[in-house]
Amino acid sequence: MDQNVFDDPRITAIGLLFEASAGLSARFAAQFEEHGLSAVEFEVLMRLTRSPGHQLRMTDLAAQTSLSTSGVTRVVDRMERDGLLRRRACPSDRRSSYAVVTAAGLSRLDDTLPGHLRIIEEWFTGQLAPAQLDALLDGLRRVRDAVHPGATAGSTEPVPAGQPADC
Amino acid sequence: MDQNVFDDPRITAIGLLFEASAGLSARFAAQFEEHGLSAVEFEVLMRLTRSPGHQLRMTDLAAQTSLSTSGVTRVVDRMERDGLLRRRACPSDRRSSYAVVTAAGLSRLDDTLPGHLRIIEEWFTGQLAPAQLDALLDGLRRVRDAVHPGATAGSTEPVPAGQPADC
DNA sequence: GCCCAACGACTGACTAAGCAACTATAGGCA
DNA sequence: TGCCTATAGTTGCTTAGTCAGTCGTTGGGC
Repeated sequence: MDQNVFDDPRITAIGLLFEASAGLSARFAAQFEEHGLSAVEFEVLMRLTRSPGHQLRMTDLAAQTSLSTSGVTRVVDRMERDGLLRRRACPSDRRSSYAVVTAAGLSRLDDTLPGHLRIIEEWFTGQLAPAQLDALLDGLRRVRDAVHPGATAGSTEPVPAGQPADC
Repeated sequence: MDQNVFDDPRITAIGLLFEASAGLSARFAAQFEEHGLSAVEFEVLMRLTRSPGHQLRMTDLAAQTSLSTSGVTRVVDRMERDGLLRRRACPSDRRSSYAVVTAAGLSRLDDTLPGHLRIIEEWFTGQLAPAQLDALLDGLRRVRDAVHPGATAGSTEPVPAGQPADC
């Protein structure tokens, strides 16, 4: 075990990425909590709300978040109990069901988003000069594309996951 | 709920950061698993091994990781059971105890690190031209320093957390 | 020298999430 | 038509982690 390993620039680099990411997550979590949401619940609200009809099949929701399908079942259970979502049967495939954002869910997201954007601005994008931010985002985009193929699929693929032609 | 909110550059920016970070985490986790470690256990091994005497008080270990003190108690329980660490009483303060890396823990880390560095290289640092990587890291460092003060403390503060003069 | 508030670690109770197994439905093919 | 395999969602079980509370220890103020 060479002591110098810990000064390896690769270790430093990944440390920076993770610490920045974790630090921002913590700021977000604190603000979400003010609105009675967890980070996962916020993401679910965002993904559903940006989808046509403010709804997504359970499986597609799982694909768009970091959750397994059983994880989605459970988070949707909780959010349905809290009135933020409801389930809707898929008329054309009786195996499937949709998670749909309710009015309460939309209004919760409305309440939460401005503060969320403010925090991103304050602690992330606003920390950097525009050119510096662009350079950062270019780098991140390249890494993201390498490591997480399909993340850009929603805007380029003919039928993005979560948008079945029927239903 | 304005549909354009989802195209807000701040949302895009934070999405890039999180997706890059999550994608790399997933690659790491797969390689850690080959060596019977979780990401948390790997981080614990790293933090302890880079500390003087390959040891740290439980509280200081908690401060250096993203875990609560009870979380540290539990992960150290598991790693002690697996022979990677052991606890050692602090002679000068009977409330404290140290987690110490064992020979088995060191050798496990030795086995894991080369592959870990290779993955960082392959999916992160090697994806970018040197100048581009520097720009990315500069930006990340600025964000990290804003959002996670004290992360640099280990190298600059007179008595970094986790390095009490006694014991 | 004696309190007593603060600290360090641990434990019990709980929550969130994953995997594997299960049920119901869909759809192709003999 | 009737299988037979694949798919969608849920559930049981297990694991990792948190919070709040506990116990022993410490160290400053009187």
